[in-house]
Amino acid sequence: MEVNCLTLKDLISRPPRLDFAIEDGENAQKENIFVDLSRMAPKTPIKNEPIDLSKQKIFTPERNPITPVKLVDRQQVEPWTPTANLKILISAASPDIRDREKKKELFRPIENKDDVFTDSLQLDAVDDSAVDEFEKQRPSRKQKSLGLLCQKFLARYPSYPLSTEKTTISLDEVAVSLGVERRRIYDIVNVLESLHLVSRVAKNQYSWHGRHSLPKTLRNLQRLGEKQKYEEQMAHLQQKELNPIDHKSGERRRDGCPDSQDPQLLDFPEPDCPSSSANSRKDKSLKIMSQKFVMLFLVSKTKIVTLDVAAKILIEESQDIPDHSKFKTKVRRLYDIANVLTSLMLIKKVHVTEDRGRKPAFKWIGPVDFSSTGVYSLEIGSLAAVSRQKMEDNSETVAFASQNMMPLPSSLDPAAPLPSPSVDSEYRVSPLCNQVLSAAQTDLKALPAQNGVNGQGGVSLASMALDVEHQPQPLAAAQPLLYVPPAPLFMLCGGLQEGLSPGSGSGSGSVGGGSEVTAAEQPPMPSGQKCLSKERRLQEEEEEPATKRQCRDHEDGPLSLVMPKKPSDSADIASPKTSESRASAPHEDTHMNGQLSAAKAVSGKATTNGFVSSEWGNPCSNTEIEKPSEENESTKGPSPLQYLYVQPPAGLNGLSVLLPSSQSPHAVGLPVGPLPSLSIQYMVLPSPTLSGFPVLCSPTMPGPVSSAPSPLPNVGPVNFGLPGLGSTAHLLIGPAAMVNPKSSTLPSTDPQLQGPCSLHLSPVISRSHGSVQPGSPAYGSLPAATVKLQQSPVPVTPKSIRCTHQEMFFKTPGSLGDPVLRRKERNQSRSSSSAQRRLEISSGGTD
DNA sequence: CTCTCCCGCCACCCG
DNA sequence: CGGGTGGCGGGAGAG
Repeated sequence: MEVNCLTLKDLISRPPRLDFAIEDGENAQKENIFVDLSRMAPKTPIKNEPIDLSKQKIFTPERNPITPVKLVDRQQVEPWTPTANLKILISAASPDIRDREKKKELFRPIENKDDVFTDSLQLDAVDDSAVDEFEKQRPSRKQKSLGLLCQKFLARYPSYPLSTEKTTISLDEVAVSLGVERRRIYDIVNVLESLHLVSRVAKNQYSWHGRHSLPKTLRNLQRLGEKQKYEEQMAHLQQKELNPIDHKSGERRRDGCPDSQDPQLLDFPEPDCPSSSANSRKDKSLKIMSQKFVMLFLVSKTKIVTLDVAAKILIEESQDIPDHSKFKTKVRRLYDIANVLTSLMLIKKVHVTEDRGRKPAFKWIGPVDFSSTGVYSLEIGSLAAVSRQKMEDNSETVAFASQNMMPLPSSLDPAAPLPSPSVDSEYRVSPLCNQVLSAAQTDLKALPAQNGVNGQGGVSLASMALDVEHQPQPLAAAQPLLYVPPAPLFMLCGGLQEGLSPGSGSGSGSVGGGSEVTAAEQPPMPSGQKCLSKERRLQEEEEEPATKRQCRDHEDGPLSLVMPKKPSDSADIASPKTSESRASAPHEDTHMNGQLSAAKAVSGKATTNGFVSSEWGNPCSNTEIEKPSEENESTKGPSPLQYLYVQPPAGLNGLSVLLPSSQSPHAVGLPVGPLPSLSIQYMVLPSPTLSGFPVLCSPTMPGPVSSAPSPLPNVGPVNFGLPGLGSTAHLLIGPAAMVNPKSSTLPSTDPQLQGPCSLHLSPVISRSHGSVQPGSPAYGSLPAATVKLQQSPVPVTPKSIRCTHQEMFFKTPGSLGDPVLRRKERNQSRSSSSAQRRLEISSGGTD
């Protein structure tokens, strides 16, 4: 992140970012050379054409007729605020490098191009300062990493493209736009192809399928892996590792196993990749490796695979005589693959501590259960930084007691992918609603157990969730879920997720650094959680961990007020929203958008996003969640409620009333809710609290990035407790500025940071006002988190934020709240949250 | 030092 | 043949 930030700055100071991309080609580094050509002509580069920088500025998307999607993506991406910035950064990273190179080039005589060394020398001679600058700007290796590149690549396409939309990927184009050599794109595409996210349609042409079939693919791979007895193989290898003596003995555990090499096996029938089969086995090599690698995870109980084991297995499979010399090469390839898989949020880097020491390994954080529905809604984070961090910073260390791997609670695995704020996801409809709820419930349940504490929030929430399930109409369902996490949050979310994730070991997450996770620690996961999750439907797991987070958040902080916003602008998402402190997840963003759009629609403007809105509405209906198909859910799901802010009536003690928009009720299906409270769809908030929020002020939708411009960093985000939850009138919103001047300032400075800060703050604010009941289940953990944030003097980096969240989560509730209150709340929630009650609460808080 | 993994040579394949 | 692919491993950055 840091790097990115810097880069961003640099970018800003520099010429337009677009230029970077454009310049890339010009820079004509080795990598770029191809690019330039390709730019000219997507399919076949026109060499004769002179490189025109100006035209390059245009940026690829438009140029590329082949991939319509790109255009969309781009648009979305660029407009954003914080997120946009991130993206820019990311995209800029490589380009930036190029830019730098370019500069160098300029300095040096053309003839010298050949000799890099010479070049650099000359540079030095020319201008030390310039050189220094370059050095500073010079992207680190990381910035050029395949993982980052892959993220950028993924950011271009929707994770779940509409069935109708066919996206064609032109390798040349992509290479150009990403500012890399095409060769690198092959690496990415091959891995993606192995998972059927893309398929090759023609020379230089791939078609993007997205993650729709990922569950299916994973299922197939899992089956194959089981057939291959990979698990056994791994166990053998592990033993070997542990007991070198045995080494010789176990050699080929693969006996009996069908030859995994057989391409056919790997090539499960998938409509997606028609042409792939035609490729020579050689061609498939990387693909096969990738598939096998994934299989190892899928069959592994621990979901952790060390590179050496994977490499050995692969080597042995591919060669009768394991050639150790190949080991190094194999590992290299595995890193390549792992980078891509990490970008896909399917795995994350960890370290396994064995007797001999630490070993690089990767842990599967993707969906564990893909058996049921095909719904798998992981949004790929487009934030390279986040993922990167994960890989590096977050890498956790897992102690392998020995060959025996501790089964990780995969299902619960917190590590689960976070939805990244990927641009793609945003415009995509995602079955978040359901997911969210289900996830939330699951999470809630899990949290307490994990923490070992009766998480105030967690427990109560969990209970609530449970209750809801039983009840015809879950309160939660009734409650409108409005989520408008600021773009920054998205980024954060990723981090948070990790931290929060129980599986990863809450402890580890909280630690922030790579903490070691021992199997023993993990135990909490247990069946309980699993059961719950299962109940909820595997879906959740498959779908999005992020959602889970969201859910949690929701739990904690019930609702966020959504302001009607422009539906269409995905970009907008970033800016306006409200945010709950911790919870925002990318999906939510999507939802939010949908909501916003919906709201608009209600107001009279029809929006394309309508469907989206419906989706988010769903969250409320827990039961509904079960539905396998996202779309169905979305359609079914009640529409989210929108609240209208009503000036505080004199009668109310400084309480502001939020009324659900007419529309929302219907859509939401709140009426259905058994709870009377639900039916009432208003929320009372302490006016003071609201006053702080810009949100109230802005019924209009803030521009995408407009937020930045707006005086208040976070405009429009208002969160309030959901009645259903029991804590009714909590106003969570917290304009960071209000509460914490510092935070507010920070945001302004750094857009990315802003979001997060504001979010965190919100809880605090509410607290400070007293409007929010500390005890309220909803808030439980949050407050703490918020507080922490505030405390942190340093600008919040995603990382830090993450930590905080984690802490919150785990830290908990106890500290914050009054157990009694919690209970009380819990009960309340159960019994019913009535409007009155809410009022009371709110009033009390106000008072 | 080890871990990572970027980079790009060059072989293979296809049209 | 020429261009698309991508295997492969040297070598260097990062820690």
